[in-house]
Amino acid sequence: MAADPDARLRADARRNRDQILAAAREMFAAQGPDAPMEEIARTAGVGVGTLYRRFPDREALIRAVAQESFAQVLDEARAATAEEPTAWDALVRLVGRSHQLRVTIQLALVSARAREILHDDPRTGEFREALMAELDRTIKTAQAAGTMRPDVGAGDVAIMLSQILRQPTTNHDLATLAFDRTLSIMLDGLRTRPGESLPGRPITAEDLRDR
Amino acid sequence: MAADPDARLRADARRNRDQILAAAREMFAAQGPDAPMEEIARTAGVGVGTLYRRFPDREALIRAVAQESFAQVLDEARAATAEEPTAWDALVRLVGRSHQLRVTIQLALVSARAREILHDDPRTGEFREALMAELDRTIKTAQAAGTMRPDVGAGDVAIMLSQILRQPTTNHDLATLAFDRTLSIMLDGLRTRPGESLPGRPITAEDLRDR
Amino acid sequence: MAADPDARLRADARRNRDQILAAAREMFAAQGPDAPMEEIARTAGVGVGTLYRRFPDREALIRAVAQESFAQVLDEARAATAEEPTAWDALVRLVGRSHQLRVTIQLALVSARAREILHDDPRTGEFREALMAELDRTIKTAQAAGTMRPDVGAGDVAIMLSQILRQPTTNHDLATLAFDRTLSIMLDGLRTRPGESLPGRPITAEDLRDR
Amino acid sequence: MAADPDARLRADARRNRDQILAAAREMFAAQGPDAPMEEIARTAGVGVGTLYRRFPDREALIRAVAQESFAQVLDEARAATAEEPTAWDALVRLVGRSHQLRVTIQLALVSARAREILHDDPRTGEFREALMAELDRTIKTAQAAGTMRPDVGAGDVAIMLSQILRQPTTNHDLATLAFDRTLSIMLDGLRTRPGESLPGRPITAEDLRDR
DNA sequence: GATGAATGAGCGTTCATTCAT
DNA sequence: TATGAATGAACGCTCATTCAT
Repeated sequence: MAADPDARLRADARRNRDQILAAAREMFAAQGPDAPMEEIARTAGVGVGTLYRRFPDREALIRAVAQESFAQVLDEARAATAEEPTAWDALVRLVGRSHQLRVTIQLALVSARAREILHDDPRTGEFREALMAELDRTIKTAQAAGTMRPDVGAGDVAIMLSQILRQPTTNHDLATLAFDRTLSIMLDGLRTRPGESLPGRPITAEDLRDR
Repeated sequence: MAADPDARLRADARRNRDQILAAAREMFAAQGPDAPMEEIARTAGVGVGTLYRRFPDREALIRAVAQESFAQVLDEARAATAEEPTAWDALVRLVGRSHQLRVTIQLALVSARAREILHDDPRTGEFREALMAELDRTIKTAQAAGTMRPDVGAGDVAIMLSQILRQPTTNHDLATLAFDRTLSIMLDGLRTRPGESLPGRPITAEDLRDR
Repeated sequence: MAADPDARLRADARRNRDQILAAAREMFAAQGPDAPMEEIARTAGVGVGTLYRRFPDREALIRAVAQESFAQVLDEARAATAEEPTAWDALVRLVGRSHQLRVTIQLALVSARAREILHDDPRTGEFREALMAELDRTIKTAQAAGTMRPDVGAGDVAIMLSQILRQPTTNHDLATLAFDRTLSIMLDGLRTRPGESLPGRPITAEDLRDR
Repeated sequence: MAADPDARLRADARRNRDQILAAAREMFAAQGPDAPMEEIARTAGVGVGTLYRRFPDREALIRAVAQESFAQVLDEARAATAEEPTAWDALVRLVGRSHQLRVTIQLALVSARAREILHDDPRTGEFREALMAELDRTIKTAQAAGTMRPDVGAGDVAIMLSQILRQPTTNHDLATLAFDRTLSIMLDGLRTRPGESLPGRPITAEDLRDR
């Protein structure tokens, strides 16, 4: 349980670390993973040196932000599965609530640089695996219950989500509205329905593993 | 009064300009709109000086690339409307063929910086208006024909498209498959269908004007 | 003969390049190979950017300075061999005239960092090889003539020289005097003489190759 | 009036101080006098704060290390004089045994920065004076006995030694061999011998005082 | 008194833009 | 007119030193 190497920091150092992570999350979301380190530090209310003491370079900071984010999404997903009556409801809830996690998922998926960095990070990898496994279970359950079309895989859903979740963050009201509507359209597209089936084959969790 | 400020260039200058635009389009697509000017010039086979003679700064270059792209998409859209039997078919074709225009659309939508720059550019604005008008017509026709659900607007569709069109460019086979499937799912979501209607109100072309 | 990649520079660029090399030689001699790049540029009368355009990083600059230095010493050595009546005279002349090359040899031998960098540079390696071959010939000739003690190798002499040549550069008059005298004492130690022979075995040119 | 400002430290503080000095000696020898303070502290097994409590800045630390070193060399020199049968033997022994003191002497002589710092330090100055006096005595005795050439002064010998003692520390076997041989050649050069005398005039202890 | 966290100045390097050739 | 050389501002990162715990 003591996997976190920073578990035993002095109280003030701990606070600084958290502020840095929060600032980085915001700035990465707003400007992408190349946001100036100095500005991140300033936003966090610390000097650059402090930032670098906690995170030896930009990559380490990106990894830390990503891990935190993935962990949160995983928690959300598990809570949804546990608390919702049907798998479809769990999916809808996860997807709807992820709203607040949009910024963090952006980071993990939008930038080529960030993806490269995270690709080789085992901790991020574990979270991703667990998250995909959870999603896979939910989808299969919904398909078995006949509420979700049978010709989609966890990979399809993950890719669609990752795309919706990266809406630009300007004009907040409109963005929120668009998000909710796009989501509903997608969910409608995922429901069991008559008609032609999708081109190709389902994209699975495995397909995404070596992206 | 000449609409195109570069209409009367010497032949070799014209060629340079085109090569620069082509190079910029490729590099923007590959690396985003911050790609080094020097590298763009080198790819175009000219010196930086020549690049700056044609496009006084990066913003001007971004605007020029975007205008060209928008014009192409507009052409595509009009051709689809003219040649396809139904509005739904026109939409499907536009959306499917845009495949080749993905990279250029990426530029216009993906980067916060590029969007800001384009926001104030009247020529890009005109293209955008025309394109949205075309899309609006198509959608309304399809809705009148009963093939598209009535509770979506041109803004909804534009936003959804802009999201699908920015898939990460790695792992090309998987990306293509994912693109085709996501597109199909979305189109299925857009078809006329029984069930609850979407949250909020339709997003229109006007809504996007001041994004 | 056109091995130099910078042979065809514009006149002003050529001049800048030479000024940068000269400035670097001086500053490396005075402060070691970690001298601030900015200060080197300022001394050369150019901006940092210009320095970096010519020499993509510090290592490249160090290599360039070293190559130039080694080439000069090699020229000196060959001229001495060609023009002096005996091998001993050639050695004395080389060693005495090297006075002006002291600073440059310092760079090549004094700093651990510089040596590492130069170790893998093939051009520097060639110069070193040629220089050691020349020295080896001179020494063997002098030994055959009976003027130099037979139990020393080119490596011994090179090491001794490299040590004398790195005198600190403060207090110039005294340094010059000390240099001349130390040199004479060393040469006296190298002359054929009765008495015990040296410990160990002669250090050869080969011994130094993989230092 | 207490000569040693740290004479009355608590036992543990004393131990800390000694460990810091030892660590600094090693790191200065290995990396030069710019070795990171933090690393020195870590090697010494203390926090940086402790290091700075004992030595208010880097200069103070350099001075302390140098004083310790000089004191040791002085002890060596006096022991050699006292225990060896002739002055020449004492010189040979001092020079040969200094082997172990090489690293510390390096510090005092090799870096421009360190020399500057030590130049104005009275305590280091005293040690240097005493050492030079000892060397001067030894040399004059040997010259009076006819074993050392009469045209060299203590300054000549000190300079020569300081040069040999700064061999690069890589490739240890070869370095040791080279050291022993260079030393022997130099000593041979210092012996009484027929032939031309040295250029200029002897360099004395006084000459070095204001280097 | 000891610790190690925080600060910020400083250097290396890149790249947009200007300008001499 | 085309070129590519020169400039310098900006950002990443390191490390000496100070200071809260």
